[in-house]
Amino acid sequence: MVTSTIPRIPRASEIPADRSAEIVDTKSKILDAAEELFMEHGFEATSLRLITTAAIVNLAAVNYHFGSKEELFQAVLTRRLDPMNQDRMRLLSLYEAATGNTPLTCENIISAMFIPALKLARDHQTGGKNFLRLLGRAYADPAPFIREFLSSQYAEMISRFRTAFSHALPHIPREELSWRLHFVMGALSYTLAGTDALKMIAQFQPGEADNDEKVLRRLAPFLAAGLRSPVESENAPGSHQWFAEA
Amino acid sequence: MVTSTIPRIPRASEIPADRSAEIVDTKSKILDAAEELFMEHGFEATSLRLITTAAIVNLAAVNYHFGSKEELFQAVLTRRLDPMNQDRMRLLSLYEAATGNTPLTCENIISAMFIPALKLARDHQTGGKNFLRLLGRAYADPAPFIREFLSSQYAEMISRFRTAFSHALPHIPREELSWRLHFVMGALSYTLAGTDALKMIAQFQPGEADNDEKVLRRLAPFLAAGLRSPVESENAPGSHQWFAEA
DNA sequence: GCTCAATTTAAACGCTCGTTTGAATTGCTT
DNA sequence: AAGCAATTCAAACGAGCGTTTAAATTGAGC
Repeated sequence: MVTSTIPRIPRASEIPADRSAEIVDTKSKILDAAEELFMEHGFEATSLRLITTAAIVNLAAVNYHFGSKEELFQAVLTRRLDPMNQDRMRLLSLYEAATGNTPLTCENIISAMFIPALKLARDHQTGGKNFLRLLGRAYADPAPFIREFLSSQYAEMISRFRTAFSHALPHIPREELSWRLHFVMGALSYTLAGTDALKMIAQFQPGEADNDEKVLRRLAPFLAAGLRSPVESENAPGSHQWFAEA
Repeated sequence: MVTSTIPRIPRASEIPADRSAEIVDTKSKILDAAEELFMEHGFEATSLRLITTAAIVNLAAVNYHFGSKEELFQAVLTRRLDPMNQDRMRLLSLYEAATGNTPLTCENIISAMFIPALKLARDHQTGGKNFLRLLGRAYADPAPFIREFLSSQYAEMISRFRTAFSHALPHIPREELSWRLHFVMGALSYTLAGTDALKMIAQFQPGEADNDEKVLRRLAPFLAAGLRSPVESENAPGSHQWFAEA
């Protein structure tokens, strides 16, 4: 048995007061300010002077602690993205262990993708809310160093989830499934990016727009239906002629 | 009768040779170069010197012809976006006229959205292919002038299509439909943006990735299934507990 | 062939950028 | 208290930015 090696969870009264929230070191101050400003203005349009002024820190501190502006940006992403993807894989493994040999449902797998994102969306105190919007924008950034960084950060997680989906949807060809997974990631990141302009287009009330949980509760069934939809053969009789006039 | 005022369509042999492809004016040279470079590097990271050098044009020509860098960017977008959205609305009206009082199907409406985009994707000669990637990136750009511009450019088209969808899917509540339309726009723009990094994530073969038509043929049924999916009540018996553990 | 408006050109302006430097300061160890 | 490495600081660097200016060039109409 391994349960004896798991440490007992201490009661709240035993835990020493956390002073890390009061005495914040320079590195964290920079990361917090950078996260918010990168989200608001994008990578190129955010200057180090803007960041260091907001963080109340000397301009040279960024290059001292992070090396360069690009490395600072990667540090901002890694801080929350890496734990989130670890959470996703841990949750997926948990579900797999719970169902044994029975394959997971689409809903299970999507939950494993969405719940860790939802945790960040609910994380008002530590600024996780801002991060999701920043992440959504990073997806669409053309800068090669961002694309390569995200690609490496996601590789393992995507691979795990693709395998899970292929077990849940054995009738969907591998190539079709790759595309559908792509669409899922796209709708998710686009939704999380949440550009105000497009929210206006869709006529949302301002107060409701920032409730990420409600959005994900609508997005998940939408995507599950798309994932499960029957594969259309090229010109099967009865199937819709999608682009007949194009 | 007014038909007599419509000019007779001339035969090909009567049309003088088109020299516009050989003698390109400064404005078009700038627009073409800007379209490609904005797509490749984004708005902020693309300098006017880079654009005017590529266009083989004097640096001051941009401010002379367009006023500013921002106005140049808007001109790049308008040149193709406005005709595309006009096409979409014209196609939707065509379908509506053809079916009379019978409401359109989801597939009809999605076709009206996708076919004009597809036309651009197929438009290799005039660089329409590049434009779709640029458009996808503009969606996610945080710059206010871009967001406001897109919002105004799309307002009419989105309004028309929202009404069409509400007739095709009368059982879906108005608010839910707004979100689903948002997801459709998101998946479409994300797919068209086509960042190489995320294509790598999804393990696509390089040669196949740039065939936008095949992608749209997969995306359209995926989204149609999502649009038609039954609306989930909050905690209806039998419905999936999406975020039970979050 | 001259006129004049439209366009192109080369040069410069003022500014902000990311990064570097070397000295000042801090805070722990001996 | 001295020593020392880690950190902070003010200042400057060179480069690139969007924009403006005024002169040069072009080309159609009289």
